[in-house]
Amino acid sequence: MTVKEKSKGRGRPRAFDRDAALGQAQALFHAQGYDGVGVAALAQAMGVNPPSLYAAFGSKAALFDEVLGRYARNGLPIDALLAPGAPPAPALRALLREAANIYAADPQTAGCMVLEGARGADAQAACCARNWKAASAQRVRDFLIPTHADKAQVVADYMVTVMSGLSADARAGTPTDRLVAVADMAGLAIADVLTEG
Amino acid sequence: MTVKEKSKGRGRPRAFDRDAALGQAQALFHAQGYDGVGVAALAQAMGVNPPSLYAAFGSKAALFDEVLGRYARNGLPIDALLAPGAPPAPALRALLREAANIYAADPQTAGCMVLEGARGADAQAACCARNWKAASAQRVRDFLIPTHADKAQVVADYMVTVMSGLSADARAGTPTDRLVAVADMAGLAIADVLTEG
DNA sequence: GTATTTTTGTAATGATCGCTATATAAATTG
DNA sequence: CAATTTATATAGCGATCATTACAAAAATAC
Repeated sequence: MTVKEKSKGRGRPRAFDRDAALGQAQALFHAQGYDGVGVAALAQAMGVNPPSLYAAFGSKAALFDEVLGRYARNGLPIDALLAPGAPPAPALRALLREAANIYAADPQTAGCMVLEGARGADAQAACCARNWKAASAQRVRDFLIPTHADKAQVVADYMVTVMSGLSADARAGTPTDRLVAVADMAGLAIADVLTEG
Repeated sequence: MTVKEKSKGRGRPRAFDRDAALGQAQALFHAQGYDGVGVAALAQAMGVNPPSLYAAFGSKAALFDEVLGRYARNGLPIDALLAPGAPPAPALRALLREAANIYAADPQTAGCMVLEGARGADAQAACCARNWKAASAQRVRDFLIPTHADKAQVVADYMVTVMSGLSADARAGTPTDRLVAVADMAGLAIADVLTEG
């Protein structure tokens, strides 16, 4: 049940690996942000000329949206950490720690591409990224509804806020250990809210 | 003891109010971000032609730096809230609440201009903003050194992280009450760290 | 083979970017 | 009065922005 095999069409076959090109675009977008990278640089990194880029992906914004989907799939293992039935407070603390570690792991790809993209100057790109951001918040809410329905909203908001701040710090060069210390401190508030009441 | 009166120089006098022009630039930078506003739009909002802008402020980045200084002076009352001798945990909680309120007060100027500027694509502008960001973190550390020297670093990091996240949320349109709820929740961790140990 | 379809590389579109050369206007200085 | 100094407005600089005509190339279809 994989995705449908692309039956080789009629015209001239594409000369580049579409997914590999997406990977190159992801690396560049993550390193420099949507506003910081131009189509010329993207095309060069993807080993492609601009017309092929537009034929395959539609526009810079559409390419970014597709890259965001790829990133959301292979990025933070939110669903694994927030499995239904897992103890809420430790699971959320683990998610914050994991975020702190991943955001600062590679200086070339510091921070979260979704959360950074949500603050860019381009309206289209920011809108796409904010949709993914909202989807992540929704996953946290859904995870909390069964056990702490009344606190699900504020805790989900808090998680996204802290992760957004961690992402900014990571991009500014804050080292991993300080990010993890902040994540651990942030976890205290989660335990407070989810254990009392 | 005000700043030295600018003795009227020799040449043709400036035809616009320099501080009022800075105010217009501040409004535009805050509304659209450094990357989102061009020199042409700035000059028009300031009621000035580009050459006068450059003669008075040097460059777009230098203008932004000067605007950031103006903003840091008239923005969050950090020094008032973090007066020496104030009870640390309530003071920091009040600062987070104040930030949440101010960041979402006016949709035209949502978020913190310093924290948002620190994530822009332009290296020069981001560097300026990060200096102001670091200065704010330093003020929190200095405030905590007398009473909680061992926790000053992590708490200051945490404050900046949460405020950066609140700023991002405010720019995304999160309403004031939800931001304040997150700020209050974030305050719990501060109390935990500063009262125990 | 010829027709059709799709991708390719070259080159360029108009728009906007930050910035400035130039000349004129308005002030002080002697 | 000239001479000097500074600010002004017009107009345009080269560079880059996202995007696209255009025609040659490479595949299938008949």
